[in-house]
Amino acid sequence: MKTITIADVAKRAEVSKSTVSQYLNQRYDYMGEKTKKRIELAVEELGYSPNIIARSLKQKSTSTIGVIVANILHVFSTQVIRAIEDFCNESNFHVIVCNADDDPIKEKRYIDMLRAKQVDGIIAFPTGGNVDLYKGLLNDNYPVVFMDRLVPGILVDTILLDNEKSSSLAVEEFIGSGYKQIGMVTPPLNHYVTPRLERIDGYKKVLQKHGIPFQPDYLVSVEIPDIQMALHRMLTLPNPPEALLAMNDRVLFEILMYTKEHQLNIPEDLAVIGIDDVSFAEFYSPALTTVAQPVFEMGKKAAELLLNRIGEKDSDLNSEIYRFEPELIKRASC
Amino acid sequence: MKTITIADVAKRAEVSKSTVSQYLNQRYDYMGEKTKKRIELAVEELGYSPNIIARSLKQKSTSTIGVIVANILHVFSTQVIRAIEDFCNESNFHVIVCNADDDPIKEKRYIDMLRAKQVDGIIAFPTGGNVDLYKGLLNDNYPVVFMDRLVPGILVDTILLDNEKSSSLAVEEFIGSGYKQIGMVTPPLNHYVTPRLERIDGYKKVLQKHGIPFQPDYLVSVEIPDIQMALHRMLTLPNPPEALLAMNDRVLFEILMYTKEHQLNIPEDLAVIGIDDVSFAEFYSPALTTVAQPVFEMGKKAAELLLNRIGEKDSDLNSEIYRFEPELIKRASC
DNA sequence: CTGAAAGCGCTTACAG
DNA sequence: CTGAAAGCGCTTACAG
Repeated sequence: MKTITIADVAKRAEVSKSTVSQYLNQRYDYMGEKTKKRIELAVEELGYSPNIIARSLKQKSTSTIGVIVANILHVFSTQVIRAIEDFCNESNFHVIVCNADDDPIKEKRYIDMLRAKQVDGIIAFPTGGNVDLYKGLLNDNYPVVFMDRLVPGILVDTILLDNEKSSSLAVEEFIGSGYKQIGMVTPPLNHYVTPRLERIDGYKKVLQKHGIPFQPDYLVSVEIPDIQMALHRMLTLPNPPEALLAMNDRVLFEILMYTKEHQLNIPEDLAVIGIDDVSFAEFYSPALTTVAQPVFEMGKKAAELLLNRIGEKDSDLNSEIYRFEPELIKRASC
Repeated sequence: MKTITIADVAKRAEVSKSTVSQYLNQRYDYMGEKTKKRIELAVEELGYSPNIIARSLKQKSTSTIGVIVANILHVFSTQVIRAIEDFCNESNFHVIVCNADDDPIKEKRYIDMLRAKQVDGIIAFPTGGNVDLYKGLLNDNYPVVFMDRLVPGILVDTILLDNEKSSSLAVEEFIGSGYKQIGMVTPPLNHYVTPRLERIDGYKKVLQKHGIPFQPDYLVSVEIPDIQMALHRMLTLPNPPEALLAMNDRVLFEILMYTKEHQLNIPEDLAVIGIDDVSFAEFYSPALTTVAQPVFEMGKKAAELLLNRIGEKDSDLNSEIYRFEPELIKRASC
């Protein structure tokens, strides 16, 4: 099928291409009523639909943004993406999602591809690598917002949970229920990853505040596949923890897997709180106490900030860190 | 910052734009070694990166596909998207995800936008509306593949679960465990939605095969928010079902919510099987018997079919329906 | 109120 | 082996 262009419409409506273009962009200021009608008709008859690629080339903007998530397997990422998409669609923006798998090499590849595709901006869950690349983008005044993680040395709008508070809430809850031997399990700390570090900080601080000494044995930070073994080691300690804080949903899965397999009763044998309000928290037995992140607001805010920046390229807004409040949802696992 | 183009590279390397273009597209056939080196150097020094939009305009292909899911809240959709993205990335394709929310109006809007953006093809979970639109696309020989749902009257490559088998497996399992009063709960049947219809068919057929009369009261098909009420009505029947098949993960959530709230023991008071192997099936108490779909293979196949079609635009491959085998994962809820 | 012309950054016959 | 020129489908000053 022959693709029909603005020229075809122009010919049919017996006007110039410029006029058709004006019409399509609703710049009716000085357009005669009958010209308008004629174009409208021609568009209709020919079934014309504009080629956005061509427009993008000329206008140097694509109404598309890229989102690079660190790990798409987390519910958090999925929900944030959803929120971003919802917001963007309202503004007629499209989003291209890339999964960096926490790998700086992949992250770089995606950034390059996205830029080559001329996306108007990027929301990234930065891996922590590619510092110079990001600095370059910022130098070029290219719109970027970070999600969930800080990168030391890079100043850019960043959406963050109040991570310290999220673990504080959990640990306070444990302590309030009379637990003193409180463990925490997280993914590894190989490179700087904000939530992990901050949540561990929150955990330690609350212990300290209550005069409970921090027990290195009670903190497990290993790759997901190694969690079972690490849990076993920890829970067969002479004096094992009685309560466990799961750093995120993936970790919580592993803990629940373990308690099930070893027939530990929650909370009698082991109290559990998870950060991330997993889908089954409510109807699990026992219902799981969790710390919820305001995921949708966070995603929405990220999109909003990015689209704002895209809107007003010139003005040098300064970058901020936006902290969102976690909320403890008290159920029955503690 | 000034964007640097092929012209800048050409000037710097003291060759023509054409030659640079050849170089960039690895058409080295007749290129002198030193020309090559010079260009390479210039690209390096200027930090040149090609503008894919410009290339797309000329080449009339964007290396981007669109995916329109019916409802992004289902795990199935999320995982299919993931599989599609993985496959596409290997072929250097990008994907734009759109959520039609099961609304034909939104679906149409997205199709139009995607086409305007010149995506090379579309994978859709069709809502069932927009029949003429899809027919038009096919007439234009535009690459489309359907996922999860058939649309009557539209012949296009379609990826489907063997839905009848998925419910058959479940019902056979119930019957094998001695249950006779077997109910099923699904989302509403307002418009033609393949999985719902076929899974109900499978359910009915197996009942029949075993001489168990189909009880309309035992089949609930209502909107998700209404499921609690409908369940209550069904389970307080004088002679309620003793086993329940959940049509998908969202429905399963509701059933588990209900059993929890009303303190029904699974499987003693109510046996349950869910289609979709939910993340918590293994460590739920009791572990949930589910019917798993080969989600990743299905997503991968969809992407593969679409990219194939995009590759060989001319040839009129004929369209097929690809059925994938569900698998019963026997655990403890039945 | 409308049109002719240049240009966005590439690619691709074609000529030499 | 390389370059000049046309063109992809739009938009946008500018002129009238």
